[in-house]
Parts: sequence; structure tokens; C-alpha cells
Amino acid sequence: MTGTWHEELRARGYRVTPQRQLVLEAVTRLGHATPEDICEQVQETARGVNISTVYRTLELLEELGMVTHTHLTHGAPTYHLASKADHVHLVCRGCGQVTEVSPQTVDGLVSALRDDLGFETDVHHLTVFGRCRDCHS
Amino acid sequence: MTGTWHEELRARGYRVTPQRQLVLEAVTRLGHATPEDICEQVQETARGVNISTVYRTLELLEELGMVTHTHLTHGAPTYHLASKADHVHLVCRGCGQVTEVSPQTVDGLVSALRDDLGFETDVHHLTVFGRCRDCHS
DNA sequence: ATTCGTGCAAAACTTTTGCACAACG
DNA sequence: CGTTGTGCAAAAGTTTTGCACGAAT
Repeated sequence: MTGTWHEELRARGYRVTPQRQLVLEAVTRLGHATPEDICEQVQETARGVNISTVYRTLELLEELGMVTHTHLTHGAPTYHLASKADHVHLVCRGCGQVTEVSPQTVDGLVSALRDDLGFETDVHHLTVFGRCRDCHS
Repeated sequence: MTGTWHEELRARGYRVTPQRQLVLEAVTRLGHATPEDICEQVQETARGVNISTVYRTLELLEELGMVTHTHLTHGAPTYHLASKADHVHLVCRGCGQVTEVSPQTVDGLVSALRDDLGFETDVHHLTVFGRCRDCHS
């Protein structure tokens, strides 16, 4: 299971390092996590890892299409696995809860934008803000 | 026309100051603008205005419901008039262009989320990322 | 006259970058 | 071994905060 993306890295001339493995594992485990969250998680295994390495690695993994990021709150970007990114985020302004819903929920919107405007939606990046059932004020 | 929101401010115990007028005018004029954009615009009229005042004023105006902000790019928040915020943003990852489309484009999505999940979408804050017609790579 | 708002400066955060050393292949 | 990646430290960028002065009511 680890082999696959090792080859992916190598094929593109990048090296496989413990730091890169740890960052990817942290993203896998944490789900929606900020660079700082990820750094903390990584440091539980390897204390020395620097946050600048986390930033550099996230940039790399994103370029490789292995992770993506979205802006769920204020300004903090959160990263998650691209392979598990096939969903749309709902963020509740009341309780802050993040829900994931199937991309087919937005199929209509995606088609409309494509047909009317030629706009190809990046569903992975779609975040919908609002209020969940429990937080109707 | 200026009277209306002057009273709004006063009614809530806030004062009407030139800085607040200028920030609101800048937001009105610029459309989607970052705090720094707004600060520059304001300073063309009143050189002394400090960016911290801009931040404080934007926070106030947002609390009053007169402006809203969205995250159109990286991490830079952009502000615009709440009264003109009745639209959805399309952001092209290729050329960076921001297009506004009618909220009725997302009516289907909004209904689906409400009916299925009880989730009330905040349409003002909806930003869709993707690629515009001219930037299909 | 009082209280609130502003400018200034510094602090707090987040993200990026340069460089010497370490380590992957 | 050669080249790429990392840690460290510092820089750059953005947003927040404390405080004394100025301005609105």
C-alpha cells in the first residue's frame, strides 16, 4: 500500500523521506487539518520535524495531486487526502461543525455552470457556509 | 442617502467618523477588495488613515451587517457591500478572474441541502472554484 | 466634559526563504 | 558521490493589541 505513492514520487524525481511519509500519514489520520495541526501530529512521532518542512511537503503533495486544501474558516487552510476529497464541505456558522456531503448533491449546479458559462467546477474545493439543523437561530 | 446608516450607527451607540465613511465608500467603489486595497483607496482621500483602523472598521461594518467578506483566493479576505452581496462567486484557478452569478443558479443546491439535511445555506458566502471557459487547460 | 475612535508602535501569527548540513538513491 | 531535502534562523506578510491623544456627541 505504501509502494504506490513511493513510486509516484520517484517517477517524478522526488525522494521518499520519513518526513514526507509522516506528513501524508498525518493528513490521512486527521482529516481536515491545518499545517500546524499536521506538524503537531508529525512531531508526536518525530520530534525534530520543522514546520517549514510541513509547509514544503504539503505544497509538494498538493502539486502531486495527493492532497488538496480548502478554506473552511477564517483564514486557516485545511488539508485532506485527495482520494478522500470527493465530497463537498458544509460548514455551520453556529457550531462550527464540518459535514461532508456527496458531490452528487451539487451535480445540478455543476452542470448549470458548465452549460451556461463553460465553467468547470472544482468540486473538491467547494465549501458551503450556513447553519445546520441544530443551529437555526 | 448617507443619513440611513449614520442613524444605524448612532442607534447602536457607535459614532460617525470620516474614517468609517471613507472605508464604506471604498468598499462600495472597489467591489471585492482586500483590507489593504481598501486602505490604499481610503488614503487617496485621507492620507493619515491607518490600516489598523481599516481592520477595526471592517469588523464593525461586518458586525452591523453592512459588509461581508469571502475568501476568494489564497488567504486574502475580500470585502464587499452586503446589499450587493446577493450573488455567488466563481473564481477561476487559471486566470484568477472572479465572476458573479445570480443566486438562483444555486437554488437547486440550496433546496436540496435544506430538504435533506436541514442546512440553511448562506448564499452570500458561497464561492465556487474551477476553471473558466478560456482557461480549460 | 465624557467617552469613543484613531494613529502609532509593537506584538502575535502565519508563511516563506537562504543556507549549511544531512540523507536519499 | 551527487543532488535533493531538512532544520534552523531570519525575513516577509498579515492581523491584532495597548496606549495616549484627538474627536464626536
